[in-house]
Amino acid sequence: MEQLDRPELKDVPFAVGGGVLTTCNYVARQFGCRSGMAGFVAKKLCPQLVFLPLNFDKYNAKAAEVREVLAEYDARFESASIDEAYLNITEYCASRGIGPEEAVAQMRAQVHERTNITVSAGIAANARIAKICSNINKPNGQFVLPRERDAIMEFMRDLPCRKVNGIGRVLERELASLGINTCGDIYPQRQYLNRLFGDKVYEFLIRCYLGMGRTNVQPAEEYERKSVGTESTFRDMDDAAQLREKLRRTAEELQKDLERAQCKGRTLCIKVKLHTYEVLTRQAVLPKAVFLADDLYNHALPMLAKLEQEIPGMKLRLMGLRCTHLVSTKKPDPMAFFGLKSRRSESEDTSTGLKEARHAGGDGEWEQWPEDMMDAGSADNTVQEPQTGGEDMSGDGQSPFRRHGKEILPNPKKEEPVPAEDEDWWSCPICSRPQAADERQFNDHIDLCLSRQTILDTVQQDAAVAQPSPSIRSRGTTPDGKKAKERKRGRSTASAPDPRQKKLCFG
DNA sequence: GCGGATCAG
DNA sequence: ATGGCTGATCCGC
Repeated sequence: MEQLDRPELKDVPFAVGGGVLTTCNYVARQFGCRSGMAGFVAKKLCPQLVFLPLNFDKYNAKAAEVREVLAEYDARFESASIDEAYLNITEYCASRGIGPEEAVAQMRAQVHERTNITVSAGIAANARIAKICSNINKPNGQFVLPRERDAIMEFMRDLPCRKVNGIGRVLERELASLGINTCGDIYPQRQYLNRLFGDKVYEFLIRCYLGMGRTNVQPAEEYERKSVGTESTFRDMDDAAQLREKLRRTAEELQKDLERAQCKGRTLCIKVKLHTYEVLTRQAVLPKAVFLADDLYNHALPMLAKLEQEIPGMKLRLMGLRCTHLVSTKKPDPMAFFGLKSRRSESEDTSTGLKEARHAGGDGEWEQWPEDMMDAGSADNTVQEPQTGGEDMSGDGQSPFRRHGKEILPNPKKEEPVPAEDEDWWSCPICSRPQAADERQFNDHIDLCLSRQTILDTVQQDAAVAQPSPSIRSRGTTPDGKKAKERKRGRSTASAPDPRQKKLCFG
């Protein structure tokens, strides 16, 4: 949010940055503003805060200006969002005989000069680390991570996991419970990771440890859209007729969105959020691809009705509809026919060879596993895998370790320190409980308090006092009465709240 | 596939 | 005075 310091641009929440890359390519990334704080929290912390109205037309116009400049450095740059982009500036640098640092400095100066927007940038060997680097010297700065492997691994070693795109609040905590706080901590603990998190996450984490990431950059338009949906929140609603009216409105919205996206959907998904904040989805495969509100409504209604049946007295605070398995209704591009521009356009069929084309380009060395990592412990322990102690955990997928298994994992995370009497303390804006007067700890605590589970617990506690919700109870257990917990991320449902969160916020 | 859940922006 | 909305992906079943 670099611009917020600039009075003349106060209402333009826009910032960009560039990033780059190494080996023989350079990936650049532009990034943006994010306070990461909910408005109502900010207001509590800072009562004199003034909220300005949003103006997305303005932001989009400004973004277009910035992108014009970016295009001069990489015509095929990739917009990641309104205020974020990746550029491969390899060629730009090569053709001018300059280094990425200079090119990006130039680019940022140009953006500033021509749009009056300051931007920050990260310059690195691949998109993943370029993004991380773009956050280092903001606002209005850039950071270069040398492309040498040693430099990259050294950088990753001390990098907090949370800084990596894809490691969010939940995975961060789960890793922390294994003593993994930085990317460097991943490798020595790798023996647990596969069975706890599965193959995909395991490989992802190892790649994080190694500082590997994609080096391919391409216009966002070339990515195939996979779903179109709309949802809205409203005051608690349980009236059947009103719910149908809401469904109708939602269907009408979705029709508009589908028209804008020029596609129809072969699968329709309804999403509801109960007054308890519990989210449910149901989907149906349609006999044919549809986009008309009437069709959407008619196919969604039975799903809504079934939900009402499943959950007596269902009270909603959100409803949404989403189409997947999209079928494009775009007119074939005549230019494409002549092979001129190869615009993305398909008449009826969805599958094209784009995926392959996408991965054809850019295979810098930081996309490939170094040889000495090729045997870094997968499901089976290999010769190379040092047994750093502990019991042998080899076994089938039914091991209690298979999925997180919170109940058997020690949690070395320190307790929230109770502030000493003579110490200053801050009051949490959400739970109002006293917190240590330490910025980092305070922020951590707020994160925790804002977690969905905590909200859920609180609302349900309140709801339970007022009127027990039979709906939740009935789904808290499986038909045979066994626990229905231990779902994917060890995330608990209504029946199994996270004790840590409860304790910290509302205990 | 389905439904739940996490993650990013 | 909103943690809402959109889209992608992953996992277990």
